[in-house]
Amino acid sequence: MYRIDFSDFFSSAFSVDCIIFGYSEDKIKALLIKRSVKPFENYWAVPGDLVYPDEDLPQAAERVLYELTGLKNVEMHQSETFGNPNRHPEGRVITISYFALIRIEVFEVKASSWAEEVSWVPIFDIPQLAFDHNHILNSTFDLLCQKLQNEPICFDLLPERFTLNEFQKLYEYAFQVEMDKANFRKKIKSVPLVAHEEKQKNVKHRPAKLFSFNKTTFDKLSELGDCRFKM
Amino acid sequence: MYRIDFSDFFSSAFSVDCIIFGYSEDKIKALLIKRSVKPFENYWAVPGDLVYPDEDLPQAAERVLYELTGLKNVEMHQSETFGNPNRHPEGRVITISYFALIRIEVFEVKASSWAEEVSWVPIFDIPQLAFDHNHILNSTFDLLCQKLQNEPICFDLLPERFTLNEFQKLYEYAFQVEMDKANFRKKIKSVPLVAHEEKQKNVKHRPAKLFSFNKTTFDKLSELGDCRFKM
DNA sequence: ATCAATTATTGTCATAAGTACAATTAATAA
DNA sequence: TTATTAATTGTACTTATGACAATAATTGAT
Repeated sequence: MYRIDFSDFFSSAFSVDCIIFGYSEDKIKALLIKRSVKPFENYWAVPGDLVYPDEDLPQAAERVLYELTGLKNVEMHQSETFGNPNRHPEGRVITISYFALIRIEVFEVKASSWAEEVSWVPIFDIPQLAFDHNHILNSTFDLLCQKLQNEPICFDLLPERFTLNEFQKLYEYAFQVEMDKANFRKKIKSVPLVAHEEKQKNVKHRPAKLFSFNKTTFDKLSELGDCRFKM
Repeated sequence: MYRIDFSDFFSSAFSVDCIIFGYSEDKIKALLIKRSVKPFENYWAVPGDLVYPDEDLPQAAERVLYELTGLKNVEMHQSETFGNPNRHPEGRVITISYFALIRIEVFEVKASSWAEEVSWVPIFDIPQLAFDHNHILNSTFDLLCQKLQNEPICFDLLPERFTLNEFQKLYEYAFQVEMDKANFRKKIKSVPLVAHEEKQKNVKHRPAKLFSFNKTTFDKLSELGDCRFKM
């Protein structure tokens, strides 16, 4: 026997919002879309939409992202859930935010569906967004910064082959600090990187060596103890 | 103009689940209730229930917790959201889990509403639970362990005045490792603790000094740099 | 009162990590 | 060839970590 009439409760909707982070020109950027529909028509927003009644959340996030921006095959991670009763003007909609880290240069984005435009915007230059999307984006960036300190996810943002300087500048931008080159290199010496013969090109000074992250070795090492990415 | 008929989407419900952690007898425990209603009648479960259509999520978590266990005035933190379409046998219900850390000895719990019984169960001795509550509880415990390493939340679990041994044993239990007493004391020397004259009582050996955490000093210190609680 | 038992607390020493800063190296462009 | 730029390595000092030993304070038994 049930204690209440369930049907009263089944009157809500939920959505997913996708925060896509990328890194280029020494800046961490988020992918935004310009809405061509009400509410918040013509506002910039994070790609997101309602979830179908029988759809699983991670799938919904992937679908919505693909429909609006053409991005697919990106690994989504859950972030926070926002459920203020007044956050959506048209009814009770709680939203579950997901985030992904991608290499800007290997993915191509293209506005579609009700997204009129897409744009990569540096995380510290975000304009006023639709709904509570500024709040969602900021919280998720905080989460990213936390994860940057505890997991090797920086390599999802960096190109497959990167210079140590690019690596360092990613942390410098995320935490808005300056770091000593020599000391940065010492700190990362426990991270399994592969040094390649190949060098940086088209620079007007001594070219830097290119490195890549060896995930296999990392996973073996981190099985035993814990790892830190506090730079 | 809207692109779809919104009403199709407004047919879901959501719930909150409350993971309450406590610490006693050198063990981290979770508060469980025994269900006296279907579905999963007579199963142990995490306290949780449906959210009213106009209710904010943190408020819902506090209300539900109070209704089922009598606990109130505990600070709730959001954990993960679980939305598998089949997770609830009666319809699409996504659940947002919240967690709180309390001092077992200063709160009194009492089963009420459709909770038939309440019990503090050590986190490593959890039985089979209703719904996907084992999964929810495990994920949230993982989150707790992460936070234990980065924030001074252990003091929400410890009594207001605690011995350094109790402090150490909390970490030892959480991470299932043994630690060296002398080295533990060195590591925590950056944590602002107040040493009291008062000593441990009713022990048949040399009584330990009692300490308490100085949050004010901690907040001042951590404004500048970052803090770590890696023990 | 003395002593064994038990746990709290402090100390030592070798090794690793972190920090500030200096020196050296390898490329480009004039 | 040389100035310029940034990459890369080195040095010296301080601080943290980890294994282990030594000392201190209490209770309960003799």
